[in-house]
Amino acid sequence: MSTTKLTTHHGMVDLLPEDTEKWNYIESVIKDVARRYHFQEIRTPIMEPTELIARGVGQLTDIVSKEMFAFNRGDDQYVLRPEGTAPVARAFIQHHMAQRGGVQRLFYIGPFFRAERPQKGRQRQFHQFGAELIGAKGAIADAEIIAFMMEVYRRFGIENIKLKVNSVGNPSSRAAYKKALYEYFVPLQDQLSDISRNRLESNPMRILDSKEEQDQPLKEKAPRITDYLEKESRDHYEEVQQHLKQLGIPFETDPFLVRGLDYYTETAFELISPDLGSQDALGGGGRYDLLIEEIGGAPAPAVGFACGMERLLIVLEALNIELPSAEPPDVYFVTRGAPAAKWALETMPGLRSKGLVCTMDYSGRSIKAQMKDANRQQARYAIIAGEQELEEQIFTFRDMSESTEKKAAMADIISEICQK
RNA sequence: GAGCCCAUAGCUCAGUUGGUUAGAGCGCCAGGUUGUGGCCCUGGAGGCCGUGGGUUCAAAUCCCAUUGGGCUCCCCA
Repeated sequence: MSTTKLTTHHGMVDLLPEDTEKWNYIESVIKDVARRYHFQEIRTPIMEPTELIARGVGQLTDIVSKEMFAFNRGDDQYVLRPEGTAPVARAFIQHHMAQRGGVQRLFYIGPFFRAERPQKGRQRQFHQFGAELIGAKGAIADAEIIAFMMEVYRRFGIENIKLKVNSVGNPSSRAAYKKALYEYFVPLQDQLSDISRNRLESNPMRILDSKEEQDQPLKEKAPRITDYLEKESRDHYEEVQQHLKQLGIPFETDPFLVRGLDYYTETAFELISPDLGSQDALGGGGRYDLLIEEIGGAPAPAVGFACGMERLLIVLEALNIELPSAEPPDVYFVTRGAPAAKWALETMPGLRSKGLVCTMDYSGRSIKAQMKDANRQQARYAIIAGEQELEEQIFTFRDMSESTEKKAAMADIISEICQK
């Protein structure tokens, strides 16, 4: 092939004007929820040191072992960030944010990258919003984070969603649980799926995540992590549930909900929607009391969530929830002849400074074509100017939806538009 | 990494058992109104039928490969 078509890479999409209108809208709603919860935005670089992600997310995770966009430049190793929590934790440490006192309430919104095979609700460049509450240990913080996440979906009128919560305890109770799980599954390993059997040695908790048909009956009688929690963890978990009930947030407990990463502790939660395909998670999160220490900071308890924006849009689409489209122009200048076009060009800034949206034809087409364009763009008014109008400074002012028009001076036209 | 499905105009899709010059609707451009939109009428532009090879007198149609897309598993948001 002699020529190559230049298109986006696999799993990367362009957002065209009709898309960005929607994105801007959902971003504005998310930011408004963040504002009311008094979380402030943090923007970290899109590239991070590879080691941060490897240590923060975990060497053994799929994300680090096979899904990173990573490259070297000189002696530096870069990776396109695959998730948001480790970068925020890094910034928290780097800028000594613990010294600011109190609890840091941070939210983010932006692109992330994972080299997965694209499918519905999963792109290689995808977008998440999320929040982190760093420095708070109590169950109130967990509840606040979950409430924040749920509020976003409530604001969009999305009701058909399920919040699942669990507790994964602390490392020592989790170790005891892993051992129990291992001992439970070993005699059954011949009945397990291949994938689950492989996990038996490396990470038996992941077997609980399995969607394989044949694993389901075996999972049912498996030991539950909640029976292995230490008293402190149990109390914390209990308290989180109490808070959620008090807040009127429906949820169900799922003893098999696990998060594979080692730094996760205590509360884990996931928000799922039946309106998504096989990628049914809208968002998820949990407590990660050990992460900050793991990547070199002074120990600090933290809890956070992350949600997929593409998945939010899929659900909005499935529910036929109307999102605003582009704002139509208030005024479309229809001109005839070069002097009139020049006049329109020079007149528009004055209207724009009054907050009006205005546009014109830029290619000297026929009046008819310009009217058609004004109609297509759903302009509220057309102002028609030719030689005669310029000379008299009296213009044809047409109300496009009423199909009425009159002659008037610009000052009168402007005041009439601004009145309505 | 594994599996299944799909590929014809800008978009959505027809295209019979292989058979002349590949079609429709929408959209786009223009004319019908030499200065007026939506409805209507007329005309036009726009396709190497994803790409490469094969079978055949003849391929959008059959076969193989390849690329791209969709979906599922895995994993995750």
